[in-house]
This record gives sequence, structure tokens and C-alpha cells, in this order.
Amino acid sequence: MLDVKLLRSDLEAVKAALSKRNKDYNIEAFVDLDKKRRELIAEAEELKNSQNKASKEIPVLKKEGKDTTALMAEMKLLSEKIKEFDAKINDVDAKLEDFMYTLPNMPYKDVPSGSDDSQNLEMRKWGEPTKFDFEPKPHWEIGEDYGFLDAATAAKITGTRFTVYKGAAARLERSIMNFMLDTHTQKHGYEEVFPPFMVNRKSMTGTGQLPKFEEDAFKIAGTDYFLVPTAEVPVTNMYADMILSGGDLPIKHTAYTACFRAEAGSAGRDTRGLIRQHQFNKVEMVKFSKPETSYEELELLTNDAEEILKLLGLPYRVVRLCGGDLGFSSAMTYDIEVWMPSYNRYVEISSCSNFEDFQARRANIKFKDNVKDKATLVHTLNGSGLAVGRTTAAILENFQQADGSIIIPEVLRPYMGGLEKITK
RNA sequence: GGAGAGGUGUCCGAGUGGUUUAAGGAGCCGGUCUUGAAAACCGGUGACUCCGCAAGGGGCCGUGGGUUCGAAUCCCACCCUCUCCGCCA
Repeated sequence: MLDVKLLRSDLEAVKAALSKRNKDYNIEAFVDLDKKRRELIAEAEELKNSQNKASKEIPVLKKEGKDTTALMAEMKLLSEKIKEFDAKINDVDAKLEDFMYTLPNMPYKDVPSGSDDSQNLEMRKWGEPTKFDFEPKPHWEIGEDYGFLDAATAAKITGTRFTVYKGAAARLERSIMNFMLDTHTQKHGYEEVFPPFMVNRKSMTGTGQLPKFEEDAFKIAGTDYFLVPTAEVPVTNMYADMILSGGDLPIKHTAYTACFRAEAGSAGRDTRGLIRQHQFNKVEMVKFSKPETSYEELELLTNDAEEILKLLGLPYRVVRLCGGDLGFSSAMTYDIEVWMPSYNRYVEISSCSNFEDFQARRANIKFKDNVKDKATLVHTLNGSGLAVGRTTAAILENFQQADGSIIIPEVLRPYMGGLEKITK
């Protein structure tokens, strides 16, 4: 959510910033609603003031033995009038709230303008696209050859966009998760948390998935719970409605969760393999920072995600998303893209974002340095560190050998019981 | 799932219809005393939030409704915590 005060004081600045997103937002609607709301509040408060005054008078008059029926009748009318005003205010508030909740974050000044991912800005590359002296197979074919990525069985027990991992693939997936968590906790100073995989509506609203994107989420029938689309939701909302002490910042958490996405609107895209599933594993990093250091923290967070790819030896590049490709809640995002031979291009494996105070305002997360200070909104950040299924896919594809075996990256071998390569 | 108890400001805790504009502590700030500190005493402060340039006003006692001239206090629904029972990995 943006700051209402900013919309009031500098609407043009907001419009200018949002224009980078290449979409139209009916910001003028805000001005009328906001004006209406303030007028109503001013009138209602005046009425409430006289009601309060009378409420203090009545017991005094009664004590003096005076008749209060006339005054009480008068107050009855006033009370009804106040109720009418409150109803109108609630109505305007609801509209205003809906408007504010569906307005996206303002892109940061460094965000390039552009309409889609072709206009993202490449920041750096690490490694070179893998060269093969044979025809490399896509990971879904490798999985089929080995029989350890089984989409057919998953379709039978559940449906499309699910996979049953078996044997070495299952262990590889699990090894990658543990390797990522251990690296972030032991080398990068994150505290591990293991949150629920279901969250309530308030949490989904706090991080920005709701109310606008409900069709993307899996809702549990008979409850008001949603399957988490990312660990960002439970982990960020752990601090909802809290005032943190400045000395504790930045707070850094890493968390593994399965992630669940309805993938509404992506029918026909990436239908084979592990790239786009309804359920996938992800290790996430979440940070709470002071406003003045949040962009430094974004660089560090991105580096922490890149470190995983470096240790695994997977070639990648980092892009800064342009306005048109930027997520709803984000002010600036770096995508890390791993080289995927089957796609013959770089494919997103991590998304690292600074949300500034957009989520903090929704979730009500503040800090103060001293008890006497006024509480200030924190900045929230998060990034994948990394998407595990896509990492498994990248390893299978990039490290496949002419004889069909797959070399296990050295850092994973301790997690694989010392196994150096997967063979039939 | 059943029965019971409970959710009050930073914390503890009083408060069951109107002098509560939330008692009293603790804490915090200032002062007296002291070489300094502690203790004691005196004074101040009182979360958060909305409207307003301000003065000031409104709201807020888990959340949302309702009753009433007036609700922390009464009624309804929901959420959460604790205890016991049941079920269960």
C-alpha cells in the first residue's frame, strides 16, 4: 500500500512513478473519494462531540433531580444522524481501501522503463552457457530415462503440473534444499524458520497477494486458509503488527517451504518438466531493514542467492526488471536467471526484491530506535535462495555427460552420501 | 469436537451502564538529596490512530455487529490463549 499522504500531497509524483509500469491506474478516483471522506469525517466528529457533551450532562442533571426526557429525545435523533454518517464513512472507507489495496508499489528511481521482460536490464553474467559435444537432453527426458521424474504417476494421483520424484532425483532435491539452508544459515547469517504451509487471509493481504490476485492462490475449502505461494507470506507476516527495536535490524530469515500456485493464465506454458508446477520447493530469504539501508540490503541479498549458483557451478546472469515486468508489491527486483540448455536461454531461478514500506504498511511492521521515538515503517525484502525444482532441473541439464550420467556438484556430495555422479 | 476460564495502554493490573476525559503500580523523563550511584521523595509522562495549519476534536479496552440518550462494562457472532475430556501423526 502506498502512503495516502503522498497521494494527497504529490499526486503527480505518484503518477509519474507508476507510469513506469506501463499500465493505467485511475488515480483521479482517489482525489474525489479522499475529499468526500474528509468532509464526512469532519461533520460526523462535530456531531459526536455534542453527543459526548450531552452524555456527560445527563447524569449531572439527573443527580440534580431535573427532567432529562427532552434532552434524551433530542440525543436519540442525534444518535440516528451519527449512525447515518458512520455508514457513509464506512462506505467511502471501503472504496478507498479497495483502491489503495489494488494500487501497486511505485518503482524505484533506478528501475528502467519498459513494457516486458525483453527490456530488463542485464547487470552481470557469471560463467558461460554450457557447451556440449553431444546433443544434450532436456531434464524431463533425463527424468524419464532414469524413471525418477514421474509426471504420469503424479497425473494419476493428483493431476497435471505435479511430479513424483523418485530415488536419486528425490534425494537430489532434498540435498539441494539442505545445502541452500545450511549455506544461508552458516555462511550468510540468516536464521532458519519453518513456518506453516497455510496462511490466513490477513497474511495474504499483508504481503500483497490479496485482494488482487486471489485466482492465483489455492484456497482450502471450508476454511479461510490459503496454501502458501511462497515462504515470503508466512515469514514476513510473523512480524505483522509489531514494533521492532532498531538495534535488532536487519532481521534475516531463511525458510524452506513447498510453494503452491494455481498458475491461472499460464495454460500451455512450460508444460513439461519441473519449470512450472502447482507445487514446488523453494528456499526463501526474508529481510527486515531500516529504510536508509534497504537498497544495500537488496544487493547483499542478491549476492547471497548468487552464491548458491556459484557454489553449484551453474552459469547465470542477473537482470534488473523493467517497470512493465515488475511485481505488484515490489519497488525494485533483480531476477537471477540460470542457464537452461533445453530452453537455450537463461530461465528465472530467483527473484530478489525490495518492497520498501509497501508491505510494512499493509502488515503494520514498524521499528523504533529509542522508546521515545515515533515508530517508523520498516522496509521488507525477500528473494528466492533458490527455487529448488528449477535447480534440480538445471543440474540435470548442465551437468549431463555424453554417457548419460550426471555429475553431482562437489558441494552437494556430502548431502548425497558421497555420490559423485548419477548413473543408471 | 465437548466443558470451563480468559483476552484492558510498553509491562503488571483495577474496572459489570454515566463524575473512567481507563484507577493503582512498574517503566520512562525531569528534579531534590548524594563525591558519584542506588534508595527515598517531589513533579511530569501515558500506547496507537484519524481529521485539522493550529487550537482542538474523533476513534481505540481481541475482531465485527447490536441494544442504549450514553458501552471496557449488556447482547450476538467470530478469532485467539489457557485448563480438563475425547480423537490423533
